[in-house]
Amino acid sequence: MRRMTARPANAHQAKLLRLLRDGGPNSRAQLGDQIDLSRSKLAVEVDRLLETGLVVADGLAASRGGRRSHNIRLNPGLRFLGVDIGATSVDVAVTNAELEILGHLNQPLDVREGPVAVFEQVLSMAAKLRASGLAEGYDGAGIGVPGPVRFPEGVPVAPPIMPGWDGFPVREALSQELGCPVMVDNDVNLMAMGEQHAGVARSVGDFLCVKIGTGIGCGIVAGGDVHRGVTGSAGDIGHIQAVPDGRPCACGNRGCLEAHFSGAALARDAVEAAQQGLSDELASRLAANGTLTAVDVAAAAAAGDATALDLIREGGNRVGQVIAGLVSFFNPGLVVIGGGVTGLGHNLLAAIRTQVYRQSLPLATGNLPIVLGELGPTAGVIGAARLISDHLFSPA
Amino acid sequence: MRRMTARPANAHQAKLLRLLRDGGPNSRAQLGDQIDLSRSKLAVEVDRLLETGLVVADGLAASRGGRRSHNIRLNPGLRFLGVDIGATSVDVAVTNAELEILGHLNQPLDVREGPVAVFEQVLSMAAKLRASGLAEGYDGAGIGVPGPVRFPEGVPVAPPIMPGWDGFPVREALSQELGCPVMVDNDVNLMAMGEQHAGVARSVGDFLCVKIGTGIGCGIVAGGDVHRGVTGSAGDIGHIQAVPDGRPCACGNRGCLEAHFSGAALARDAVEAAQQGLSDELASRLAANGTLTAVDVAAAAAAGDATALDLIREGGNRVGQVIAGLVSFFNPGLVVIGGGVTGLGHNLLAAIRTQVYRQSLPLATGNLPIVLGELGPTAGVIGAARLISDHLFSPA
DNA sequence: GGGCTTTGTCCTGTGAGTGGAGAAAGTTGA
DNA sequence: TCAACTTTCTCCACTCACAGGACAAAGCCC
Repeated sequence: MRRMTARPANAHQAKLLRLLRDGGPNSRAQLGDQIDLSRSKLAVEVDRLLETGLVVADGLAASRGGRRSHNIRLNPGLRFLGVDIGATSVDVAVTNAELEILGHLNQPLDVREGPVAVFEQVLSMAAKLRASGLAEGYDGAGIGVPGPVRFPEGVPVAPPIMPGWDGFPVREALSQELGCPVMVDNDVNLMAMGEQHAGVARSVGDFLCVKIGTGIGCGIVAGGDVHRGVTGSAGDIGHIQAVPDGRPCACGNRGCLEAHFSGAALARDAVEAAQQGLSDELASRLAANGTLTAVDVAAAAAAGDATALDLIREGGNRVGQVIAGLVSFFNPGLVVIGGGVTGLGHNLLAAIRTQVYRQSLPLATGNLPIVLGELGPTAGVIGAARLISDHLFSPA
Repeated sequence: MRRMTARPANAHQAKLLRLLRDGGPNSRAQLGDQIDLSRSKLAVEVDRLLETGLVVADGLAASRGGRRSHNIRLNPGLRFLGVDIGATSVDVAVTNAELEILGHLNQPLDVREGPVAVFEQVLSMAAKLRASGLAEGYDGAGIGVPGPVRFPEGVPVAPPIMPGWDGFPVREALSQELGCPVMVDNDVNLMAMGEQHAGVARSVGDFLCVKIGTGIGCGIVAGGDVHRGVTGSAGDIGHIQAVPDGRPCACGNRGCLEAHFSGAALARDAVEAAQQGLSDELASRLAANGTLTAVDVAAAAAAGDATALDLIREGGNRVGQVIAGLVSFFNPGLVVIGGGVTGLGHNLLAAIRTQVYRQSLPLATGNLPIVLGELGPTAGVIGAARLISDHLFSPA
């Protein structure tokens, strides 16, 4: 199948494509209700989109009391590739143009092996999805990487946990390999876009999305748009000082949030606690697996282990304290907590909420929901698909 | 003189008005270079603006090697009122449509006396400026208040230091009294807009403007626009925790930034130091005036007083620590320090810089200027004039 | 089958906008 | 002093975007 080459010719067409993406199939009349155009002009633009093949008319909808309408929908053959590269694993998914996930793969990975090795793996996963009949090719791809990105060029810059990626032309290289347009962004920003598109942040214009995984980051959405900062490092809250003269951090400072709470820090603290004999539960798990992760702590807490609960609660307090400051500063309408440690669930959430509601101003917290992300591990890939579709569904 | 009633009829006219505001008088040809319109269409829109009286053609400019051009400029009779209400004083200024200050008054004031008393004073100051021949009337007014504002309605909400103002319809009331359109915003946001329009932040799209006066606030500009947050309290950083279990704060928590450093906190600490005999310089000033302010501390530091220097340095460290976190989070292209304590000057700035450059990520600080505001006490009133002109110079 | 509703198309009028021709008004150099 | 050139501004004809009404098509309900 020849892949999508057409792009919307003007802002109206772009808006129509986004309406069809976000609202699914629609009749011309329904589209007319959502766009500020006369029926005649709308019909002209829809016809032009039909000519390009970006949208198709398939069949008639049920009558709503009068003449039946034609169903207008995005070309069902369009395929987007969403890639979410984490520090220790990668998610690759295929979506249709409505950003529904048709197939999803997850594999372990060490991002420090560098871009060449990682993309070899990603491309083979993309090929596997294609081979399984889900796609004949890709019309666009969104890529999330765990570090700052110079967004217009799609190039990682000075990423702390993946030094070998500095300056690697991800966008250009993948665009060549995949033969389709590619956009690259920070993984946390993509998670925020995912929750905004299909998760808890639907219809919220200003919100924060805190991702707690191996590290900690924060997606910032202001006025409906992701705020990336002047060098693409906005939301990098892992190295905000949480504890004066606290634990030493890999960055060279002391007391960074990430040094006190993150997937990695939690695992480290759990091992320490087990070795010090503070928790039989954790100790037996350590003995069984040789190591501990956030999942073990969550399980121990669920089993009523007091030490595990304390670790979660203290971590939540640290994160909550930092988030409280960000809430005062940014005054968001919603705070979403996501990432690998969401398995810690409501114990973590409760600690965060306590800190934020106690420390931030009442005006900022009065009507502020603090919730867990809805999409879990699919937030990133949906956000990635959304990123490339936003790009392709805008005037050329 | 009849005041301005016309508004730009479309986006082109609005853009032309802003070009003339920001760039001063221009010929049609020069305007054509800055706007994406054909010469013929441009001429039509300029003619329409001339008909409305918003702009005038006065005389011919010098030749640039060919036919001399007509000077097109904003109506020189237009007058904006800029009002910056602080906790303890108020600034009122008159500007022309190019936002140049034609006259400026400053008077002491206690904002806690409530809106009625304050506006009586403001209106009499506006009348005084009018009586001195600077204005025959006002075409619009911008008002800054030291607290959160529900921006669309122009109403203060739950302002901590001016409880009597909660819900007072500032915009509506002043619009009635002055007989012209009025816009209301937080004073810190206006300071940011002032520095953006005519100060150090010209041509910077993402920056933070930290105002340290009686309290501490932060104007946030993202993508060229002020970020106000969902309840208008964005930038309220005075109650971010700077010192765990630190000094008690009026808000009920402990260790808030404002409790450790602000104009008020600095004066309090200086009095304490003087009374404890730590500084002869401060003690003698206390004896002379019965009280101390930031100005005294600045003077003592300039005279080489070690205690005063320590107070400034320690305060700078506190603010710097908080700003460091905000820089990591927001990744701005510039940080502006302003407000009453700018008299503390480079001692303060040095302490702030040290903290930010030490604690924030290199990628975020690599090319980050941290500078004092350029406009001093006029930033607020210029920002206020800019606020109302942005409103009036947009399509009706 | 008649009246009503909904959907979609066709057609015409209006106004936005472009681009070129050319007039107006100046400078420069022989 | 005049010709050649430059810059500014106006005028005009043509194109295209768009609205809005008339109307045809296709359904419903009674």
